[in-house]
Amino acid sequence: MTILIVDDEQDILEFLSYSLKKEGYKVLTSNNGSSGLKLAKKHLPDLIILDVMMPEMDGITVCKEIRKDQDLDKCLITFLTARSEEYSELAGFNAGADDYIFKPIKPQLLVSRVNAILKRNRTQRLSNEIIIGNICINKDQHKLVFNNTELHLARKEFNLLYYLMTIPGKVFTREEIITTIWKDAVVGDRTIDVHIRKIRGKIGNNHIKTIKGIGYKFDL
Amino acid sequence: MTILIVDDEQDILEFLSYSLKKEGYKVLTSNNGSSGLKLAKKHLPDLIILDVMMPEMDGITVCKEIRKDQDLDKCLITFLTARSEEYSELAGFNAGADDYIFKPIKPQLLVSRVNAILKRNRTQRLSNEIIIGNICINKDQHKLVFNNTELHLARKEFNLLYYLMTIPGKVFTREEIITTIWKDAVVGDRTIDVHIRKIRGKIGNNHIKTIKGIGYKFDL
DNA sequence: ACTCAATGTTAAGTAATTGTTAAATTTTAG
DNA sequence: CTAAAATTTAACAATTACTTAACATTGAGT
Repeated sequence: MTILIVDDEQDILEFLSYSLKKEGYKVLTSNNGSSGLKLAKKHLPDLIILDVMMPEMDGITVCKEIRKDQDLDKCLITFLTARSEEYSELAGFNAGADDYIFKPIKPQLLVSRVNAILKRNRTQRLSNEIIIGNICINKDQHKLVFNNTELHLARKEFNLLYYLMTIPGKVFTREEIITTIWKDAVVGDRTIDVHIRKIRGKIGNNHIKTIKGIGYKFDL
Repeated sequence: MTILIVDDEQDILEFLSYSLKKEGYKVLTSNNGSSGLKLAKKHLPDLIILDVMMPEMDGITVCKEIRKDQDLDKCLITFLTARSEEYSELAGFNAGADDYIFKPIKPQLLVSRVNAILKRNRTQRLSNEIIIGNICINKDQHKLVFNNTELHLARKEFNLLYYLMTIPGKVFTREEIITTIWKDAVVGDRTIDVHIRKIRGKIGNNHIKTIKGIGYKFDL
């Protein structure tokens, strides 16, 4: 598993690089957007950690460029951003990021987050089952087990919950949800909410969190 | 007895090949999924040992393709997987695997495992039947025993029930059912339902579940 | 604390899918 | 070739899923 880190601060590059190498990942680094992009196209890393704020070519732009590249289709992107940067959070999601890591970075959190996102991606291609805590969702069997009880979810509810669970902790924008679950269909504003409501009615209100102005995420 | 081994690592191919040839098996090898699939269709091996993680076409995909092939109906499939990949174990069984072997591979264990699965199958193959709860369905004898009573099913009904019972719990889409049971024939929308109705009329309504918008599954 | 936009909630309407039955058609066995 | 069985079709009923619309509530920014 190869990880590319793009950040203009040398300290952060070294720190992240050290932490991830210790975990056994192969790590590439770059201190600016354009050279990071070149490295990505050359080495096709499994995951790219991108700083949002960089001089010249910022992370958002790099991300959009990567998303245009066929070869980098399966490459995951995680943004590195200060918690205060509200704007960049929004922009980042629209650019096609898979996850976010907030600065300041706690080493343990970073590693577990990176492990999680790479593992999820790896296993998801092989399996159709996601188990998180007391929730197990299986696509082939169209089965949801919550607290050892089998619950029934209608098709849209099922697809929606499954989608949110593919990357726990990641905020999925309403736009992402619509294009994934509803494809090209045009539906009203409240449709997503109603489905979220139905799911919450079944698995409780603790797991699906609303991020106002952006979307929803699955947690815990 | 012929065994086909599909793995992208040359070392493993040689090692497995050596161990199994010594036991008197005829061994074929392939270092990638698609050529493995071709070999399988050509030589109809008794057992296929498939690595799960392979570039391009992974083991799960190969397995699913094999399971679609009528001629390879009786061919056994064993997955090769790292112990850490918890999910792939399940995924493999859903794809139609008969057994799995964990890496790193111990030579003695491998040989005894292969012997066992081939032996088990030899006896089981004599009566090609699936027994689940109080339902026993036998393809060779075209016989269905429900609650110790022999029931008659017409051919389409029989094939349909047998198909659903091959993987209990899995939802078979209407499309899957059509392409498997009706091959290329074009039949109306309600045809499947009518057959399901007939089967339910005979074994009760509890075993075949409808997943609206997706298909049917056999349970319990 | 106020405001406005975003989201929550509910019930009811609409659409989509499946169930059921009987009759029409095709296949099979004798 | 014919009768019985099997299969398919078609019409309609029943059920379930989905969406909408109206209104309530929330929460971030001032």
